[in-house]
Amino acid sequence: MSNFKIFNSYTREKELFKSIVPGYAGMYVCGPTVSGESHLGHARPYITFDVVNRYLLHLGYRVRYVRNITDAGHFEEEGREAEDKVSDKAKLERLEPMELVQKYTNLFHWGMRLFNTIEPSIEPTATGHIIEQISMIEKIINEGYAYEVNGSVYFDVKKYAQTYPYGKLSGRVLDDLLETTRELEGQDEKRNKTDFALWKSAPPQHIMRWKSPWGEGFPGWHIECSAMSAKYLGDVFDIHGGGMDLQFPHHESEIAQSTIAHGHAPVRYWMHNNMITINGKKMGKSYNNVIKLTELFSGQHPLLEQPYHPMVVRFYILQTHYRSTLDFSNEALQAAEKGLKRLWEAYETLKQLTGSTASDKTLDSRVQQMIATLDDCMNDDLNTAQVIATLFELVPIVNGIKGGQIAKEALSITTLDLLNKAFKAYLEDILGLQSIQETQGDKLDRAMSVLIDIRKDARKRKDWTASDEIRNKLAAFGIILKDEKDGNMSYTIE
RNA sequence: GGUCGGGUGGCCGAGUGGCUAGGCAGAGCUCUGCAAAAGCUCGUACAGCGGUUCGAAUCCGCUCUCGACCUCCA
Repeated sequence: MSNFKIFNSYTREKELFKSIVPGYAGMYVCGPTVSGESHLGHARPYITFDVVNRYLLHLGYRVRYVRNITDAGHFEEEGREAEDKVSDKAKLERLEPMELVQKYTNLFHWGMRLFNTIEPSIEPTATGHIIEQISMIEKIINEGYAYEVNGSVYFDVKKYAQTYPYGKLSGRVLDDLLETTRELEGQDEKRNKTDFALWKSAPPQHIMRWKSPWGEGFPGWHIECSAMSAKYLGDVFDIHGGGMDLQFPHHESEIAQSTIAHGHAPVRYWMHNNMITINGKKMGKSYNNVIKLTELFSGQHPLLEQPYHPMVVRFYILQTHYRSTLDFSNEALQAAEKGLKRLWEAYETLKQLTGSTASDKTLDSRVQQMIATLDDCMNDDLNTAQVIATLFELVPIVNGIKGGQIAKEALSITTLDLLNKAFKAYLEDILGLQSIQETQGDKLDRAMSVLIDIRKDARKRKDWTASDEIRNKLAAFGIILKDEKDGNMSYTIE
């Protein structure tokens, strides 16, 4: 039994995680709508829940991680849609929705791979589950909580709220919502403005359409998650994750639909990550301030001073608690880059160290204590920021032993072994980080050792001109030589 | 307007009723042929005003301020 505590958005409390089926954990995360390129904001939930997934695996759970691809709805591509909607165009010239879906799904996968996220166990698409969605809607109609108007089906929120705690997840009060003055399109069909669509009748020019008992149309935007999570994880499952902006109305609607269709609430633990902001504003299409992943990695964006490695972005995200907003800035990303490099180099150094007699008992036990707190950090609602801070505290100890400021035999073999395992487990397995150094080919290594040997000779002869020349010329194209205490040399590539 | 959540040192960011967060930047020192790296030391922060308390940045109230959601959104 683990001590993993999760902040449950539904109860607004940290709760001990206990899976429904011992040893197994089911997690559903709202995936991307593949009608456009993924951006930095999207990176946050998928990296956050990747860490949840990884931590559950680390704790020994067998995890079924389901993350959908939303590929149904209203699709258009910027600059293309105006003409593409004209239906008499030749097939090849016309917007083909599945073409867009394919393109952006591929791009999304590319980004996720670079972020070193573990693939979900199942990645269901909305279009692949139309039948499941229709039958769920039928159930809801049969229960008397949905009604059909002109080929569209709406969920009766007012009726639902009479019996069930509608608004509990997102902290809404139905009466307040009913009073909202905002006027929206298509409201006339609904009995109340809080009702939401389960199925939408497709206008003639709408390209994506399916047959249904209510005529041709397409599913409403909440039903896919309910239908697919139930299919692959069951009527009630452990964790449902997503961005805070989905809490209302998306997740609130999911709860309502599923509760009627299955007779009980669908989710045990709701988890919501906070937003990435840029100049204090949420990054999002409507704010016109998005930095796409392709731009982030290439540096091709007016707001970017340089390209950022995917691992730097991942590290930067994990340095903040997932429920806090995270403000983007070049400065912050650059700080993350330097920090990650330092941390990773210490990790590499650590692998070379050999333990001894624990000549410094105080230090030895302090290191063991610090290692022990790593689990506590993760167990406390996934405090990756504190995990990273703790690892950083261990860095001067590792470097100190290497640099001679701390006695070589200071740590015991046991402690050093624990330290190695902790770095491996946390850095690689749980936080999912990787080295950002280019993988150095064997041949480069050998060529470098030739240069290093020549330079060592030069230094022995006190031929500083030659030795500096080698170092400076290498530095000019980004290979940095470091002279170490013991006369050894190492190199890093910038 | 309604609901909710923030305001932490130059920047980014944890956390907490009394005990060092951490990173980046900066200053000084040690090491070094020089440099880089590394190590050590340093700034002593918690929006403002009241209140509770032996003690609050951490609890309560008010004020200012920023944001999120209420519409597609990660």
